[in-house]
Amino acid sequence: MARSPFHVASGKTIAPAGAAMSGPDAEQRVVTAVVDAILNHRIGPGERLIERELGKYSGASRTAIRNGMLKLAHAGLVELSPNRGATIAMCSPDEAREIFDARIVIEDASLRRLATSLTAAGFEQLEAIVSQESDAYEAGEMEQARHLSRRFHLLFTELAGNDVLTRIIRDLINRQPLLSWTRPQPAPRFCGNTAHSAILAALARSDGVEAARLNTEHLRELERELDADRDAAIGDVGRTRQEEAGEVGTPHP
Amino acid sequence: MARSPFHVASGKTIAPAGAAMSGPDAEQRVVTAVVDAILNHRIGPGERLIERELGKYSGASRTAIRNGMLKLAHAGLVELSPNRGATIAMCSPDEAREIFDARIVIEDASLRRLATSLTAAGFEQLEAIVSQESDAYEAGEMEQARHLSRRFHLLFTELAGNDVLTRIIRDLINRQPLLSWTRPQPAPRFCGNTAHSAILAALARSDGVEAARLNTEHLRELERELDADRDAAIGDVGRTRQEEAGEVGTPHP
DNA sequence: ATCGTGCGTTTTGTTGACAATCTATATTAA
DNA sequence: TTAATATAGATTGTCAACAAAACGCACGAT
Repeated sequence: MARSPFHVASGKTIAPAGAAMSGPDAEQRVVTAVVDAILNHRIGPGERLIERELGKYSGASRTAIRNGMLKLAHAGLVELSPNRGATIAMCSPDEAREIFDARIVIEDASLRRLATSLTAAGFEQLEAIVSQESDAYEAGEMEQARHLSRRFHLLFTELAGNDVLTRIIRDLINRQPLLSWTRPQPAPRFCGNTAHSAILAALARSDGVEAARLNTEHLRELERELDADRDAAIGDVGRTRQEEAGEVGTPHP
Repeated sequence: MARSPFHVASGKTIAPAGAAMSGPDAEQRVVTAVVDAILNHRIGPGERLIERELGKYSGASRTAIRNGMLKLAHAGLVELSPNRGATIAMCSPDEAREIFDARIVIEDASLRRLATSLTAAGFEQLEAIVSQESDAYEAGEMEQARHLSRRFHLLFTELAGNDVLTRIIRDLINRQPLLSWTRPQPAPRFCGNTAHSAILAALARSDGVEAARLNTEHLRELERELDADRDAAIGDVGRTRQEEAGEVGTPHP
């Protein structure tokens, strides 16, 4: 490919050419770069990840890259085949459904628990996200809107207070872009922001059951759109590149 | 360590001395050996895993061992500290509670779903496990009983048909031995087999809600026993000091 | 035109050695 | 004796080169 998909929003590649940094730092940078590229649809299911290419654009050594691939494989984002290296994971329709079901199970529990323990500070954080998300959506900044949408789901799980489940949800959310077959949704209905404010309103009323119900419906709707997309688009492959400053991997900025 | 904890039930070490095998095969063998050693309490929280020792007893190369450690770290079974290598993970009381809560959330969903989809073949598999578990328990074969108990929880999750959740549950179940502080429970009440047959009976009646309720109660009981064990162990060895410190990530000065 | 075959190139997997870091012991001073 | 320090040993992290395998492509046969 002529232009590397591994660049951040600022436009420059992940690491300034020259010094090849090492250690867990470089490994994390590789992971972040790949996750970011996936989340912004710069790379898609089935594409190969060549170690040398990754090294060229991230400045990481091969061992760091290899460790990063291992981490990504465990998170379900890439597949490792013996002697054939790493490719972006391809989700079958079955697996896609399983991922949605898993999210529903865990997010349901999180919302029901959160309804009885949500602090004012937590509520304000959620409110801020929804507000920013609405702004971004209306301004047509789809990447930012998608980022904030993911952040909303991650944040309310985080606020529920179970780090084990939070980590699981983070991985599942990161796999979302791998479920769609039409690469760059033209004007994606992604996470309708009205759904998020409705969930937030239910939380404000401490109605965890309703919040969970709304979220389930919300995710099911997303799943249906995905299915429709897949059924509709069979042969057409257009590719557009978009940029987003995204948070990924271990930290949640 | 005078005697290696890395041997299987048959008594001999993992790999016959001599040929140092390589590839994913060796890596998987290392992972299996460590998991097995953890599950059977041959090694416990905080113990160091020396690469050379692992290599000596598994016949795996250092890279294979290193990859295995990475995989185990992702599964939450070992902790990797820079320049200090791998140690068996230590779970704080908080994390232990989170793991139990996570299991309850996922297993609840699995049982409720399974109640409406359980086939005759699936039921027979569960029945066989419970039966064998009862036999092993009465015969005093605690190791086998524990194995079958874990297998029961894993199997009904598996039968629920969601591979994503199944993999998560498998990792959580494997972490169970790391939650206890008193190393080798003398006559562990582990998973009382009566609880398992009660769950199975509820499934037979297609009463998913009751099955889930029983399972939740079952896990909570297990958690209580663990807490009691820990509280009783306070005052024994210096090991209890770590609990007060709380911080899991950075227990070093 | 299509399919199979052989070869050169590219990419991955593995090994071993080297450097950096940590741990434990011995030593010295208060 | 105790505490701090220096030193030796052990352990991990990193890298570059080598070997093995897969991929792409030209070539030839059907």
